[in-house]
Amino acid sequence: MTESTVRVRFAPSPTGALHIGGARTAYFNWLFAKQQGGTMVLRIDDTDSARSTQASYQQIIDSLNWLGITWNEGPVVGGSYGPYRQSERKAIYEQEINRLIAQGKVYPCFCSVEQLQEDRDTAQREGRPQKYVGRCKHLSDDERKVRLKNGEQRVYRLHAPEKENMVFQDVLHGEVVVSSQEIDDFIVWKADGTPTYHFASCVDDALMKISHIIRAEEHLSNTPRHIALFDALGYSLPIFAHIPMILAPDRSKLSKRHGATSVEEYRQAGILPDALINYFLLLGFAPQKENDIISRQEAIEVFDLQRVTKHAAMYDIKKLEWMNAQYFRQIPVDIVLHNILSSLVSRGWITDDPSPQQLAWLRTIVAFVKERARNEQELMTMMSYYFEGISTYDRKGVTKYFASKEVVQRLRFAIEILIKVTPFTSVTIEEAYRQLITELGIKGGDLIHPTRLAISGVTVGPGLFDIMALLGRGQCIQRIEHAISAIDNGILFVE
RNA sequence: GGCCCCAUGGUCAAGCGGUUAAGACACUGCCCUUUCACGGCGGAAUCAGGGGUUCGAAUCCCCUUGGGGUCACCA
Repeated sequence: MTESTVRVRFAPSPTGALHIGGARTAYFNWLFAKQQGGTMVLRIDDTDSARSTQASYQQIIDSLNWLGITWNEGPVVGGSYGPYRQSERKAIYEQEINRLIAQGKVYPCFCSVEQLQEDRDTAQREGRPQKYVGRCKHLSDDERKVRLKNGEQRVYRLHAPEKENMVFQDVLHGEVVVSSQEIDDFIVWKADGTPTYHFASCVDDALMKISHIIRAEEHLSNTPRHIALFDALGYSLPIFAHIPMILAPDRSKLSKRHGATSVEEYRQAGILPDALINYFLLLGFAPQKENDIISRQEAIEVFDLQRVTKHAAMYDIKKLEWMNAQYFRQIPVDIVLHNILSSLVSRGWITDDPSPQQLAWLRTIVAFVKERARNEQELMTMMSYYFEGISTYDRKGVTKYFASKEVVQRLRFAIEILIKVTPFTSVTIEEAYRQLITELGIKGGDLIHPTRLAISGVTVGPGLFDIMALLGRGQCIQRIEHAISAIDNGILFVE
């Protein structure tokens, strides 16, 4: 088997949290690399020193780790094409730009930012394309020398290609044709002596021997520029694959106002990495499988870059939540218990050195409640009444189950039998309840629902008799008594 | 505004010239159950519009419309 030459990269800018769009791009790159036996490179595109932060860098690394998206070369792990942070590659860019200067492929431009802005405004007004007007393109060598010597602020622009059309292939979009008219002499080197994104990106992709550039579609329009750069630099072209973007539910570009957009936020909301990864796969790709639940390993096998959809997708939080529930339920009880232990302590629900009996009791609660929860947060909420008394009752439940005149009397009967049930187990409690129900000549629900509401405050949850056994005789009676007085006094809600 | 990309139910999507137009989430009806969740069985719901090409178009071509991207000394 020959060694694969597939090399892909994910190149985030550390200017914020890792976005779900970026995370999916990273995942698709990773999938492709794994499947092809290729190399995944992580590169940090931090040429913008003003906006890049160390905190963001760290968060991106953390998010990627959490998602299980690994890289063969990059920060932390190193590699033979490093360094992998653009801020550490300045010498390389300088060497490359000097080469281009020497070859006359770029030229200095002395136009001021204000001047350029004015040019653009004018073009906009007159309905012309917003391209560089070329003021500095044809300066004489002498003039350039003088102005350079005088230390005038300057950037460097690329002499854009003059051929008719630029044609390139995209794995998803096929042939894309752009008129060279559209590409102006864009800036590749900034006045502050640093490369622009386009320049650094192309230089790195070439030097890092990237074979496939799999990136978001927002870069499709930039690709002709990049090709011009690859050409000017004398490097061969990688293969391009522009994957669709992820849109907010209102079809606009995802932003903070749409709620959770970063991986970190989903993490905090209790979304499992496997669920998020699985959801990403489905957003833009249809595994031809029976089920939508696809493990990473399966994903690697079925993924096909060419079959990724071409249109943007809106993310659907509902499906993600459903997906999360699928994964959450598969986690063994003991693991879940272990995971929430510290939260239980910090809420004051248990002490930090629970006894074996208490642990066993907790385990049973988790086992029952877990079946109904979609994530840890929900689980915690649904467990609360095992640890805290009931002060407020579900509103709909009250009108439904506490309204009838007989309720109080029935609950009193219930207390009477609960006093006598021995031992106090799910089975014996149910027997006693059933007997009472028969004696009263009512339907099971007529007693069961009010009891549930009285002891848990809510109308949903595990089997009532299981809850009661777990809670213990004392708590059950106390809570029912409390409910009776609450009904009598009409104090059922605490705002 | 110029240019580029895209267009199947509410959402994700299968389909690649002939299908009763899959499936999943969501919604909804029934069943199971003390409730909820799970599960099972049903239901409603889609080819943006208009022209071609063809014996035959969701599928191919053109136009329109709509959405997105890009045109920065941001990435």
